[in-house]
Amino acid sequence: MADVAKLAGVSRTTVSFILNNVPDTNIPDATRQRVLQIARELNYMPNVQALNLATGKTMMIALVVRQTSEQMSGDAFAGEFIRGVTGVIEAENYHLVIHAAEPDARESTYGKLVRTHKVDGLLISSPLVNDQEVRLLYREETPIVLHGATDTQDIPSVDVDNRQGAYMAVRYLIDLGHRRIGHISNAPFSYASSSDRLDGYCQALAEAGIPYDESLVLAGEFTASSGYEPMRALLDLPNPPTAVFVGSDMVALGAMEAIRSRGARIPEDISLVGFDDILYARYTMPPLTTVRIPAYELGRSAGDLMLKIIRGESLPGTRILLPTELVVRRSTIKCPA
Amino acid sequence: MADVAKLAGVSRTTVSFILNNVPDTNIPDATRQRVLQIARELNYMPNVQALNLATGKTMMIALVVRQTSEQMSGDAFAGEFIRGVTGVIEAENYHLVIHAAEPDARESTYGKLVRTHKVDGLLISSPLVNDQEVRLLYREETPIVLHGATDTQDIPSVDVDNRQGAYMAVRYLIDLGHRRIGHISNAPFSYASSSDRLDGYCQALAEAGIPYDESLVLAGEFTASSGYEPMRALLDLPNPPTAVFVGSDMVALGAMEAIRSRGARIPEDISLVGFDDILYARYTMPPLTTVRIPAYELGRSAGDLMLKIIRGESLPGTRILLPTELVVRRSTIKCPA
DNA sequence: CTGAAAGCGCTTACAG
DNA sequence: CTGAAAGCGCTTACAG
Repeated sequence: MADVAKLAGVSRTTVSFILNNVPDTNIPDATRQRVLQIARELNYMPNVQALNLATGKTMMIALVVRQTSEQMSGDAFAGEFIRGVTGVIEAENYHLVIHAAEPDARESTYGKLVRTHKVDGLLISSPLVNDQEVRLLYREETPIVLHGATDTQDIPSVDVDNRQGAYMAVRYLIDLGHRRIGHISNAPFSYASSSDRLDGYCQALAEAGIPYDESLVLAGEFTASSGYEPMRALLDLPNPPTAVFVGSDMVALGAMEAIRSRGARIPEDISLVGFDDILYARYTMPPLTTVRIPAYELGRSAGDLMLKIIRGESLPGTRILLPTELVVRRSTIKCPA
Repeated sequence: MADVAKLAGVSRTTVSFILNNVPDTNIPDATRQRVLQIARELNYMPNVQALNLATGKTMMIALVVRQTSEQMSGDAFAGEFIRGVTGVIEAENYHLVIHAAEPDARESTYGKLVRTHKVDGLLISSPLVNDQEVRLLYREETPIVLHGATDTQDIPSVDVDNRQGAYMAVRYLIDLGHRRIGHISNAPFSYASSSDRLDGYCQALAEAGIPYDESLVLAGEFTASSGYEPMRALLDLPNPPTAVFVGSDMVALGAMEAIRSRGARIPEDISLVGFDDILYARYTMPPLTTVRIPAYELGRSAGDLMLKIIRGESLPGTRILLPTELVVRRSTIKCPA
């Protein structure tokens, strides 16, 4: 920058003003053009670090992900989500740094990222329900956006509307004439996503006047294999369901295996709806009817919200809930009975 | 830091020395302990930006990924790879920033990242074969690690051993007694990964004294649907193959559909081997025999190499080729004839 | 309209 | 053994 100033015969102040397009500064167009020209000739590139030191910003946003590949896997969710985030923030010259949180660290490691001035804000994916560190950071006015559940507090967050998605799925099954509808969750019910989906299930049943039967609802646990036993249990019931809503496509994979292992057919003997619309859902046999999560849009919303918070435009307590979409494929059919 | 110095009654220089554990500086233990103690009490956190400005480093490494979700999708590859990279570099206090390269940008955008002092090095995933920008940056001594193919130049890179993986797969088929073995590639043969896998296929055939039959090899193009037509074509041959090596699990998904559409059975009528071992490979019907890519280890290697380059420990032209692993499942069987 | 100067928070020869 | 001082490359009141 000093070089540019010297060659143009002006001060660094002036160069800075021109290059940054500082408003309220009537610099004659001649000067402006000359400086711009010289900067171009010299192929001047600002040293962002110096800029950051001076302004106190880092133009970096961290995405904190849980280490478990369990969660990241399966769907292309992580990739899509990241694309959504970067798409939004890079347009404003922010960058995304990925930070893998140690799942069993005694001390959360991402607080350091912001206290140490490495990043301006934290995008936290599926935070632990009781994360003290997050609350503390939030109270210290760190820009934070949570992806996923939160308890009562007013930390800004984005999530998919789990309840609505589940409701839609079960409602669809009911419209097909099913009355005996089972549910296998995506995760233990202590997870908010899991209990929200259960709520949606219950709501749809209630609306249709179908009594809730607790022997019909069982918990899955993320993986395909975790769907196997619950489905067998459902099939072994004296009065088995004619349809099952599974809270996760991965878990549904295991459920499908269980159904085949009993020699039952999908959808003739049992209709199945999943959740997530993972990439493979359209390639299962039969292709799986499921609830699509808008991963890319979720990423965009998260990035957007973060930018707003940093600019001070966001109201506390903002929670963005994105709708899901029912994707009907071949694993569901009218209730035979 | 000034606060710490003042409270401890020493200069900032001394504090800096102690906190950074600078060698060759005999500071009495008493002073050292006192400063450390005070820093702890004050909960002192260094401003990394200032540090970086002073040292000229950013402690950031960019992972440049192509925008196409095509590539990122399907497997959990991206996620695992990222975990591998962060695992290695975060241990050395580096961080990973994800940068989505515009696929159709007239000007590559990642050069700016390093010229502008946002990152210290570039990890470029599946670079374009003829990327001038990469060469230029390399010549400017930018630390670069390529993931994937390179042409002749000596830019450091990591990749999976595609040729060896394909060789292994086809060799396995041959050992099962198959002589008429088809091949559907993962991508057009202009892609290095694709032509390398073809090489492996040819090598295995040659070793077994099986003549190369070009009517038996066809190109896929990343997606499942791109595997459908080629497989139909193979099945329609007057003398169809008894086994097919598909260069991608995704493409194999489409091939499986084609086989079913013809009423043929896997593996009884036709054995199938895929490549990648995507998450879903174990859930296809039947579960797919395939070649596993060590995504996590690939990430670690890439991170490792980057660190070495930055430290000046790496020799130019380093290329790390990681071996694959054959995962035998149920889509392959002894040649019936 | 434009420049001199202080400041951002650190590191690191250099001198004592 | 330790400190004063210059420097990293920018921004931004402030003054003229």
